[in-house]
Amino acid sequence: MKRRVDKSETDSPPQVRELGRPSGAQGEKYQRILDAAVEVIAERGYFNSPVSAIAARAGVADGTIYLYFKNKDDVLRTAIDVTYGKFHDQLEEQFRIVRDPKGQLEAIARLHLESAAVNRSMAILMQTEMRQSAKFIAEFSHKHLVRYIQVVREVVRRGQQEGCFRQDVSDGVVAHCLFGAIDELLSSAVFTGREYDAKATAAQVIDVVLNGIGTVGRA
Amino acid sequence: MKRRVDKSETDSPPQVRELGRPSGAQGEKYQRILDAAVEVIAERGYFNSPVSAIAARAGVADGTIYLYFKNKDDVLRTAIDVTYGKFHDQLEEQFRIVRDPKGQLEAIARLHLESAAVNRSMAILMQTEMRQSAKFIAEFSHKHLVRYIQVVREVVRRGQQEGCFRQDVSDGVVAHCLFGAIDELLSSAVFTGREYDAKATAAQVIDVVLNGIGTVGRA
DNA sequence: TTGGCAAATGAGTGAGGATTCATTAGAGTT
DNA sequence: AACTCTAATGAATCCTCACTCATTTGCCAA
Repeated sequence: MKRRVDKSETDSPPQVRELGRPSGAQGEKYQRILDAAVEVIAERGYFNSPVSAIAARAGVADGTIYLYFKNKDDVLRTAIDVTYGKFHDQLEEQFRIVRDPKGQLEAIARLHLESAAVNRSMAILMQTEMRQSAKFIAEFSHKHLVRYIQVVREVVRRGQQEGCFRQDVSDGVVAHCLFGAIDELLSSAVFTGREYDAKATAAQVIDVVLNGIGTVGRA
Repeated sequence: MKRRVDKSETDSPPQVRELGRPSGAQGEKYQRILDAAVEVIAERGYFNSPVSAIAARAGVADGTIYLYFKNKDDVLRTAIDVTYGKFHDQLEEQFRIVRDPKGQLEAIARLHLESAAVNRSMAILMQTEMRQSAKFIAEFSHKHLVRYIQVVREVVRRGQQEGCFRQDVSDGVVAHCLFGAIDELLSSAVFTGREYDAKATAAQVIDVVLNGIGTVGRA
């Protein structure tokens, strides 16, 4: 974001580091820094979170952060990457158990809402910082979003082929609608500090998307 | 965000200004600054947009901005307030013409998507900066969101009373789902730079929300 | 022409904060 | 005890701004 010297960006610094994470205490300090960063940034926002505040929260010196991460951006990026990684792993696991399209959509909704409930700071961060236009965030967060939508789309498409979903709606539109609905419900809960029951909320969203709210043409 | 002296925040500076916008050329410069700010911030993000860059884009001196606005925050706040104001005015106008709940939901969706199409920079700004956790943004942007959702809720509730919407779903959940769906569709269009037909897209979203995507229980 | 006033200017001030790096602390080893 | 290496420290460096204010510009009227 604000590198003084513009070394060729990718090369490893003359002195130490780069491939060499101080593997010391198998990265328990690394994790502490990540957690601290998520907390602090959730509270104050990325641009209002001095590295010194993150360091203080993690109980390490400012400089220590640079032993584990390339720079401030890198800390945030890593935290988000890890979270998304976990999410997709869990989803994959669910998909091995639940195989019908409707169930899978519900699994996505539930998991999404549950993940957020587990770590409030991370949820805040996802609903705020990730939307930032700062190029470095936009770039990779877009990548994650695309992947998420991709998964939903595939489920929808399969449902259409199997005949349990209407075929006269675009899978892309549906995917965005579903993601958007979940995401917005989550945002509103996060911002108002409201608690919610992930399972029940997921069921409601899925009900709306599957059955619609109209009364015409149904029993 | 970063006021040096902490004067009592609300008082008017000893010297000039405050109630006294240089009413000079009935604010054409005021408008230029707003437009420039929206453009620059859309491109680089609020925290990466020095006041000097906004001033340059507007073709005025840095100091001039402080003749028209209290501080940097104030510029962004004003731009967003104005935009939301226009949106609600237009919506109110639509509501005088379209009176059935379904039509009103569609009007909301269409207007939302159209407004964004009119001013790309503003759309970007709405989809990014407005989500920021920076307190000053969070505060008032939340206010606007709440109002929007409130409008949708009322329409839904009326539809439920009149019998054209199911009564066994929460109006709040529906409102968030609808808003979220539109918002996400918009985000994705904005970020990928895709063009879209506001009217057609609105119709699709409404179709999904009204009729659902399921095939069970319909003709 | 001269004053007076509003509007605009932009160099200067002072903070804040990311990143660096010379130094210190620890843990083994010999 | 003397050496060596790695991890950690945090003060110092060096920039980048937001915001101020002494000065200038432009206008209109006396």
